[in-house]
Amino acid sequence: MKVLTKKTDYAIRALLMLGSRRGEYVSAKTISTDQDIPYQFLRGLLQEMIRYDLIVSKEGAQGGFMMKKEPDEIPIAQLIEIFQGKVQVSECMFRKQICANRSRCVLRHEIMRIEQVVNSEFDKVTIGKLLRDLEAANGMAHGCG
Amino acid sequence: MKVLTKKTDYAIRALLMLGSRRGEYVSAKTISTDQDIPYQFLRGLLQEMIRYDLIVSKEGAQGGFMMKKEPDEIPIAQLIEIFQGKVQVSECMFRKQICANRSRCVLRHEIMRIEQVVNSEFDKVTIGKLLRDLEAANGMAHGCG
DNA sequence: ATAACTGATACTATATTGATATCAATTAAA
DNA sequence: TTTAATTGATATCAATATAGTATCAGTTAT
Ligand code: FES
Ligand code: FES
Repeated sequence: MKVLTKKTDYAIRALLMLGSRRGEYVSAKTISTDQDIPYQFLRGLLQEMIRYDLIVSKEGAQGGFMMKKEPDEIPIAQLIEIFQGKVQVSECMFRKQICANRSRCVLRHEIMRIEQVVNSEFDKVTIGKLLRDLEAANGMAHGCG
Repeated sequence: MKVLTKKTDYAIRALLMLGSRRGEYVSAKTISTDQDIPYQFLRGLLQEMIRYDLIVSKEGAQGGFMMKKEPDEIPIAQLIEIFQGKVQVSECMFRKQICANRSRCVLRHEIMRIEQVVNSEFDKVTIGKLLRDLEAANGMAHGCG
């Protein structure tokens, strides 16, 4: 069970990079090289994030991408939603056969509760928070792993 | 983002059925028809659950499957693990380039925390609990949805 | 003018998920 | 003892999702 797909993972890393260089335009190429993300794949992700108003772009030479939204206002829950779709447990048979399969309903009830827990956890972790964690880690200047 | 795949979903429903008819052998065909699960697909799931000692089988006419483990001792976290693999966030670049990508580490740290929260939630929900919920729901005998 | 860029989109490859098919072995019961 | 109902074990296929590539037109700093 993979919680984060490459898309979400890359998107987060790209945002962390933009977040640490606010006010300047950073090119897709720079991000791609620095974060080791396939160039064209990254381009697609960046365009998607523009559509969601997370970042802005500038075309042409010396162009690139820049944070638009406040890092603290970007929970990774949103990125998961954008790149992996809303967290859903399993489609309900509701429409097909209303409650013919009651056992399914019970399951569904429990799972929706969990879904909320999961979502609220992912909501707590914002790009801003990660950036601060990052700074702290760099400040301490010791290896990790 | 799909939390439960068909496999897990079907497995849970099959177990709920076996759990509500403990002590008797229920055939794959019966489960398949009753729960609307593709027959051969279900067979595979049942065999897998035998390997994990959740259920036992009896071959031949009047054969079928029966609960082995106590329903309260089967958290759906285990079923998710069996049918969808352990919850993992995203593979760490750790081995490739040790901490060259520190931002990834920070992310990883947060995510592993969430992973624990999620797992502990899924651990709380057992087949036994779902069975009791189910009984209660049936006892109340009113529609749901 | 040109090189460094993004916008937009089409395409390919690989992996995962979901489902089906087949045949041998076992067993209850006619 | 035959037969029908069953599981065991695999092989195969189809559909979908994920990951990655390629191309070309348009924009802009130098
Ligand atoms: S790169 Fe993963 S722990 Fe350092
Ligand atoms: S069948 Fe889904 S709510 Fe009743």
